[in-house]
Amino acid sequence: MGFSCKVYDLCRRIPKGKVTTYKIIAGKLGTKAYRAVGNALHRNPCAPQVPCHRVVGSDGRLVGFAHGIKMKKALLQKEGIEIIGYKVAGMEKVLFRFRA
DNA sequence: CGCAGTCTAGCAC
DNA sequence: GTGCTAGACTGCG
Repeated sequence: MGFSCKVYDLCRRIPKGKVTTYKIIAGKLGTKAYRAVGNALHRNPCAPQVPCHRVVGSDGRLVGFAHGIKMKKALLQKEGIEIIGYKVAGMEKVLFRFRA
C-alpha cells in the first residue's frame, strides 16, 4: 500500500481549484507506470476520501473516473475549474505540479 | 490510428 | 500463498 499511500498523499496536496496529472504523480513517485497511479485511485479511494477527481490526464483531459467522467467534470466545475467538453479549460493555470 | 512499456490492485487457482 | 489479468496512462511507430 506504499504506492497508493503516496498517491493519496499527493492527491490530498492538490489545493482546491487545482488539478494534477497522472504523469506528474507518477513522476513524483519516481515511476513511469501512470496506469498504476490511476489504477490505485480507481480501486481504493473511489470515495471522496481523496480528491481523485482533481487528477486528470497529461493534457488536462478528463480520462476515466470510477463515478463516471460526468461526475469528475461536475466536481471540477464545482471546484471552480472550467471544463470544456471533457477537458480542463486552461489546465495550465490550474495545474498543480507540487512545486513546494 | 495502433501497439508497446510500466506498476499496482484484484481475482483466480 | 502465488500467479495471471485488467486497468482512470503515455509515448512512439
